[in-house]
Amino acid sequence: MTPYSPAAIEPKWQDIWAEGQIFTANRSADKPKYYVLEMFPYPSGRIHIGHVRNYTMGDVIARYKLATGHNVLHPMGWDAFGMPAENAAMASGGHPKDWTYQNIADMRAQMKPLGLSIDWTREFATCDPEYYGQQQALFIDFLSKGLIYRKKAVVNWDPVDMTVLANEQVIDGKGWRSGADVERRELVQWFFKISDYSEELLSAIDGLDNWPAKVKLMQANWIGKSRGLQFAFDRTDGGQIEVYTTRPDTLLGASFVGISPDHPLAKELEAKDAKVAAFCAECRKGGTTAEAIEKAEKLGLDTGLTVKHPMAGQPDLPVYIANFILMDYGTGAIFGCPAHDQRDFDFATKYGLPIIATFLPDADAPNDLATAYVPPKTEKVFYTKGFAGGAWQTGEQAVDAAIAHCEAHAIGQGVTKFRLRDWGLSRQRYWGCPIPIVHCDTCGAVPEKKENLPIELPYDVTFDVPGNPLDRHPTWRNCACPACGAPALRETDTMDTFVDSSWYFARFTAPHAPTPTNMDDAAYWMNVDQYIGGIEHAILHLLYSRFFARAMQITGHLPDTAIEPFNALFTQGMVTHEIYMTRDTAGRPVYHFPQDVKNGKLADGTVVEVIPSAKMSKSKKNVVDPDDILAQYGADTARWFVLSDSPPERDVEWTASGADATYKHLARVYRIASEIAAAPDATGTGDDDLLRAMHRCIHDVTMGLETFGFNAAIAKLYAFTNVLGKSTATAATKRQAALVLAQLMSPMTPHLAEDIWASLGGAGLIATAPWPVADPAMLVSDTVTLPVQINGKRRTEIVVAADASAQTVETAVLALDLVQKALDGASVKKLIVVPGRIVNIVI
RNA sequence: GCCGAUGUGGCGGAAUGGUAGACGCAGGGGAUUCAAAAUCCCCCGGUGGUAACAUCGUGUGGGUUCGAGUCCCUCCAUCGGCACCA
Repeated sequence: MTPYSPAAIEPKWQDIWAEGQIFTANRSADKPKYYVLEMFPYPSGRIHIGHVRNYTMGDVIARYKLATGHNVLHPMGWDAFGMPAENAAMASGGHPKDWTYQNIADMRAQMKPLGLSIDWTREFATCDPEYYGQQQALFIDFLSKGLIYRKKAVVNWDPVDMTVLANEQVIDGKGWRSGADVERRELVQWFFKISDYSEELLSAIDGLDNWPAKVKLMQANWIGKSRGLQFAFDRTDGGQIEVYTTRPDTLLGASFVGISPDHPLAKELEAKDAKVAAFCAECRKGGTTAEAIEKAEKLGLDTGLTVKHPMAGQPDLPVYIANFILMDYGTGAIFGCPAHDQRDFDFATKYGLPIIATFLPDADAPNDLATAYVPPKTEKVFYTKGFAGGAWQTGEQAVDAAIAHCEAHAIGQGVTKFRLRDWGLSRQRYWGCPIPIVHCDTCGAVPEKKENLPIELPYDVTFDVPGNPLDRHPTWRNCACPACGAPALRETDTMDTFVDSSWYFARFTAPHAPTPTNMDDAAYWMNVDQYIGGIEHAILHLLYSRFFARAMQITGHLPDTAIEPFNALFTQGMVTHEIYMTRDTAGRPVYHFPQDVKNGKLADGTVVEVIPSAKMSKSKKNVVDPDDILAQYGADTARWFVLSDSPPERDVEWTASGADATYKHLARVYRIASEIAAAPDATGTGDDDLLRAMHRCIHDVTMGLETFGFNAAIAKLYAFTNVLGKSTATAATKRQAALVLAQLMSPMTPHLAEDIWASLGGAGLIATAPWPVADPAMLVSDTVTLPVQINGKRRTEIVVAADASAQTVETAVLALDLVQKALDGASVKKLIVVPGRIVNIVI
């Protein structure tokens, strides 16, 4: 008997699968299609164990669906544009393209030994001109349908490096390379009109039945629908300031008007007042993220202007420029009600503005607030300065009443606004999809002709100076205007990499089509039946993809059945690991790789401090290299381990002892199967028990795979293996059970399963063998053991016929000595018999 | 602060409102062996008891129910996510 040797069997079966092309997807009318997709990786250069878990989950689904008679599409590609390639080029002098394609080759070489059932014929990288050329075609089509437009928007500007910075390149408000204070600067940029679809993207969330509720909630909050009042304050010196508020019921508590430093009025004042200009410049320091703006100290400047309160008899209000007001949301101007908004309260306290409550918890509550009073809008409060509706009403009712009042008195209009902003896609970087636009002195910004696509990135660029190499390329920009033919200049901005990942799932249905998609293929394969990835993509990637599917439908690139591209979404947890730490002589932490720690000690005997399991990170050195794991244990062990122990949506802790135990278990299965294969035909006992356990296992594992209960399915397989290992059944029955065990394991441990299948004489490949079906008759037994409770506490159990009537069970239970003793002559108040489940006697 | 999730043995976790702790890890005992590795068998929530068994036990305190880890409410803790969003 040969021992279990993954190094021998895994490559062997991978070669056989590849030769048989069994994972190559072709359209077929005979079978239902099933499209399973894992979020494609960024080619950083090394796969990590988190990738292994992600792809293994997808692979289990793909293999299970293949075995259950589906025509499966399971592709893989590379999200290959992005900053790390440019950073690497800057750091080491290489080229982003070479770096990226080398990384792809390395990672593909790491992934192939995992034995994933991927159709590699569909592989592409988003940096392939064939892919991004079609993306440029999409851009042109979107532009023609008004789905893309240009406007000014702020970017992070590094004044020393003279370059645009991404948010992640801004560290504590400073440029990551130069260390200079980052400024906000306006550039003209391209935008997707995703905000036109706010209502649609929000309401369609309801139909996403197989998405995690958490993700749906996060998307809904991100889109952020609100109802409020829009109206204009009249300036006492003429002109108006338009404001939007979600709390019009607090209008009588207004004590100032605030405008954004980017508000047109602020810019007007800036031009003629040095003090305002200096203040606005101060406000523009720091990054563009909401977080950076939030963390900045709240600053205000009294403009000296005043506005009239729209309600009669109210005092005029001062106008402040304030750094916490965003030009992007609402109208870029607010009225401040310090009594009912903590931020306004802080501002009013700082600048000595009045604090006027409009409602209180009850009629005789004190009216001097020490902090803003902000109850939930659903709470009923007492309005001391209400102007619509009753004195006692909820915030919601008061808001509705206030809007109705203001509309009736021509003060303003009720409007619905969304938090969702348009998606800026311009990036001032080299390693991305060029925006196919030509700038002509006479014709303006003109889309490139489709026959000129792809507009390829030039290879001859350098990264020795900051900024976008496309800007300083000697010839690449020069071209003819697509409209008039005159000499013109190409746009040098490239697209946000989220664009690349917003339609790759559609491209997989026809990866080499001469158009973005092939409608026949898209109609056949879309939607993605099961999408699997990390929770970190819950908002942006998934929302952008939902928008793209709609835009592609409008431009004729997807059927209207595909506007929600992901039928089911699963967000898997991370793989974590303990952290091993010692301290150097200065007391600073020093981290150690898991392979350098044995029994809590380093090789030199130093005891390490063990920090509880956390997300793997290179700096904490709590990482395991999939290459090492595969070399030590093989792919099947890695696959089995990352699925066992923890539910897939939760984090799983990688432990060396767990991996050892997994390997031992697989070796045991292999040994048991080998013994069965080698055993002569012989009679035995307990066939029925083994077959019943087998059918029970088929049922349980199938249920587990259907519901992402991988860890539970694996537990059932352990239990069945124990039964099989101890069984004394006839050789033929054991053989049958071992074949089924191999099948049930095959989605998780495909190589081991194939090998067992072959040694036991299974027909063909296990990968394509039909999934076993549990016989319902074998799932029920003749007798059943019922727990007997007295007053809800389990006291004993009783064995009765499975089909015994409630009456029979009652009689049997009441006859029990223990029950009679407990009764002690008293009468039974109530007797509950749940057939097949439990008996409860209430005394 | 708001929103969301989670809380079960030494550990990871299991449990359509129906015997809490499946399965695995760690631990203990035994078999096999000259010995070890590997393998196999048994035990393994707390307390009391030789045992049978009793009793307590799913973050806290209540509630619904014949019956609650599961449903409802309060609080606590941990972990995520988010916002100067007007």
